[in-house]
Amino acid sequence: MRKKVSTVRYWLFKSEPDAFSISDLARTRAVLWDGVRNYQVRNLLRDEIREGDRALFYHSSTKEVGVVGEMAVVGGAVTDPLQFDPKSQYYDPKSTKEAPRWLAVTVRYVRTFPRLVPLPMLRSDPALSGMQILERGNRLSITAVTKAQYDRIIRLGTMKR
DNA sequence: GCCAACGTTGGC
DNA sequence: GCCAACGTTGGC
Repeated sequence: MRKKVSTVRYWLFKSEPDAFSISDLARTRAVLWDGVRNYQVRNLLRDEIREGDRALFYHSSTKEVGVVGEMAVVGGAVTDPLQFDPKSQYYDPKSTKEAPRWLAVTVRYVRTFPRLVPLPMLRSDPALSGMQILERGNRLSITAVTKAQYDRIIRLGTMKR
């Protein structure tokens, strides 16, 4: 029997800290990353993001915008239960249990950086040029990151500067 | 709170 | 299937 080859991939997950911050994540063991309501991102959850992948945690729409830490994907895509909850802001009346529209993966806290890596620092770092989140008009809440970009951001978040 | 940029909806 | 109108995102 042939051993299944599985490559770790790297991602950047955005969240508004007022809704869910890395401190909130740090208080839990693992959490379902729910509320994704964009088809491109849904397709990433369905087709690309796997257990064992790594992800940067990014705080958006807040005073200090930037990458704040690291987490791990510990569970593959499942049906996002919030789409069936009429009281949830993520309720989708057009989704059905027979053909659910929206998915979610489970993530686990890895660490909070000693220093937030601010968006302007990402923009000005030549090693990070071309990163998807920095592209004009990008609005996806999950974007791909190369291993080199990932490692560079870990370094920026942990090195003295 | 402004607004650019993008996504979604629905009439035709 | 086009596209105008509307909604949302997210930096500033």
